[in-house]
Order: sequence, then structure tokens, then C-alpha cells
Amino acid sequence: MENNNTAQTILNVAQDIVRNRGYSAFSYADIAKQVGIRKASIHYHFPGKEDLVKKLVEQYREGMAKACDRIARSNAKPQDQLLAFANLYRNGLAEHKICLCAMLAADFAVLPDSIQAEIRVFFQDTATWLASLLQTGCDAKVWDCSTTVEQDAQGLIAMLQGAQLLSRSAINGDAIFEQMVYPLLQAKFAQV
Amino acid sequence: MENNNTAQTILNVAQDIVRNRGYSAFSYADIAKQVGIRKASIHYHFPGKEDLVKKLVEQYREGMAKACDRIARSNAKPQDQLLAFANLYRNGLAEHKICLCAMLAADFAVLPDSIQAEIRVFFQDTATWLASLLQTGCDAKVWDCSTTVEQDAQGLIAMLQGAQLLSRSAINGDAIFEQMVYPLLQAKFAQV
DNA sequence: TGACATCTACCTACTAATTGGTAGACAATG
DNA sequence: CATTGTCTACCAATTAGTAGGTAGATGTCA
Repeated sequence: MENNNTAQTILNVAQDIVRNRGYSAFSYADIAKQVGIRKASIHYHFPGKEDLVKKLVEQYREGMAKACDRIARSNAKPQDQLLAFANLYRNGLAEHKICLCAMLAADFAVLPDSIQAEIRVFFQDTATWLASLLQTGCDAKVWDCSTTVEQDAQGLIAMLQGAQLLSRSAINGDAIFEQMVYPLLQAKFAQV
Repeated sequence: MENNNTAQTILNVAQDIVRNRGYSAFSYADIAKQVGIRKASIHYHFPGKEDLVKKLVEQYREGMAKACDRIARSNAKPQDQLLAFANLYRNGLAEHKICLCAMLAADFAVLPDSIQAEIRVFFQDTATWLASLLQTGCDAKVWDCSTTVEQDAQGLIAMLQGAQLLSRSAINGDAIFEQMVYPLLQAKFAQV
């Protein structure tokens, strides 16, 4: 994660903080200290908090899209792709990082409109991608789809986000996550 | 929800705010304005933020325990009790209220230790109650339990909390919640 | 009963620290 | 000499929390 670009360093640090403490509990002073510059210099790169966080979500959205794309291009079996998708969340948790947009969803009521919109797009994109994967598995008779794949996709994402949150407040977080997620995946998609 | 007791009014208002905006984004000034007293008077009833929020979680935990107890005492069929449990979350959402402890779980990293502990107890209690319901349904052959009921219980709670969060950031929140939750409940507990 | 003391629940008026943000100086680079 | 990126030094607003005062209710005792 090296870079010689201050703006990108600021974004990286900011992402870390938001994914750990949420939107309201992060400040320019925090970032400045960790990046090793002064508060005013952050304003040079990002005039206001809104600009910074908006860029943050945009970048996070791109990263997620790329990760999903890698999974899709792997040509693995649908059940393995589903597992790989779930593991994106497990891996984040292993670094003590909640999904950025899950954190921001909790702070939704205090976010500027432009960021609220950005988050909606993130969830919509993710749900659309997952629904398409579920449909593939359906067509291949890997699992059956009694309900619509769109609803299943949203339910799965909800479970993964919720599991991340709950895991963090448990003593043995990482283990809890797997114990939560895999049984439900198995129940819904028996052959996984 | 009437009361002539200032301390309880403060708690009610504080709960509203935290469930909507989270821990970091609520202030004594907010509460004072809504209650109709001065900031300093809140300190009279609750010396510090930690005291207030701790009491908040304690009370919320009692409320949840009572709600679960009512469901258990209803002697409804296990599948109906499970539905009633899920509807606790749906009803909260209908008033634009996320589960208090889901919000605080998001803010976990910035919470005082004593409150972190309180939240752990909440989730543990809830999971224990739900696991016992799942076991009842198991014994009555209403659904089967291939995995342990404890894991299923935690997975279900994760899904419900996650669904609340995601619903709020969706345009049509309430509808989305039901479309997410019920299909997954049905898949896992077929006869529900 | 009257006098005094205490307690409850609030108030005004402050504090020190932190918040996001701005103005303008300055050094390096091209 | 202009641009870029950083700095110091400020700003007004807000944060949780404190000090000290006060009106009114509730004792308590001669």
C-alpha cells in the first residue's frame, strides 16, 4: 500500500479511521497526526470533510467492483465464487476493518446528501453483482431459486454486514464470523 | 410512553438520538433542547456521558428481555415465535429506529469499556434466548438442526441487524427489510 | 405553630479542549 | 517568476463538564 502521493495517503488513513470509528468520530486532527502533516495541508487537498469522504466512498466502490470482477473472471464454480465473495468480508474483519459503507450506513442520518447517494449506489451495485452470481448458480442447477435472486442477494449482504458488526463486539470476533455466516450460506445454498 | 420524571425523559430522548445518529453524534446540547431543560441539569441526573449511555443500554436490555419473554409466554408455535422475534426489528424500523446496540456496535471502537461490556451482554442474552427457541423448534421437528442452534441464532441476529442498517440507506426501506429477511428465514426454517 | 435546616431540581455563567475551516507567509521547483 | 505544497497562526462554533446560586418542597425540633 505504498505511495508517494499525499492525497492518497490522506485517503488511506481516513479510510482506516472511518472503518474503525465511524464518520462522526473522525477528525482532520486525527488524520494530520497519522499522515505527519498539518491540519491545514489536508484542506489543501480536500477543501472540506464532505469532499474527502465522498472521494473515500467513490474509491471504495471502485475497489469493491474490481474485487468482484476478479471473482467473476476466475471462472470458478458458482459456489466457490459465493464463498470468495463472503471471504471479502471475513478478510476485512481479520484486519479489524468493517466495510466502509456499513459504517457509513450506521451514520447515515448525519451524512451530507451527496454521500448518502454514494452509499446507495454502492449497495445497489453490490447487490446487482451478487444477484447475477446467484442467477448463474440457479441456471447451472447448483442451487435452486424459489424466491427472486435480488432479494436473496440483499439478504446475504445484510447478513455479511451484520456479522461484521456483531463479530467486533464479541470476544472471539473472527471465529464468531465464520460460525455465523457459513451455516446460513449452507442452508440457503445447500451445495456450497 | 408518558412520564413526569425528568431522568426518564432524558433517557428516552437520548435513546432516540443514539438510535438515529449513533454515539459520537449526540450531545448534551441536543438532549437539553429536546427535553426543554438546560445542559447543566442533565449533569445533575447523569454526571457524565458514560453514566447516561450505560443506563441507556441497561434499560434497553431489560426492554428486549421483556419483549422476548412476552413472545415465549405466548405459547405460539415455534415458527410464529420466530416470526414475532423478527418483527421486533421490523417494527423498530417502521419508526425509523435501528436497534440501539447495533448502532453502538458500529461505534464500538470509541466506547468506554463499561459500555462495551454492556453491549456484549445484550448480544449474548439475545443469542441465548433465540438459540433456546430454535432448539424448541428442533425438538418439535418444526425444522431441522444440522448445525448448532447457537450458531444459527447468531447468524439470524446478524442478518436482522444488517437488514436494519441496509434498509435505512435504501429508498424504500421498510419494504426492502421484509424482502431481505423473510426469504432467508424461509430457506433456513422451511416451514415458517 | 413558627423557625431553621436540608434537600431536590433546576438555573446562569463559566472553563479548557476540540471541531472544521481560513488567511497569509514561505520554501522549493520548474 | 509562477505554481505547488506545506507551514504558522488564527477563527467562530461546539464539546463535555464545573462552580455556584436559587426557588420551593420537606423535614425537624422548641
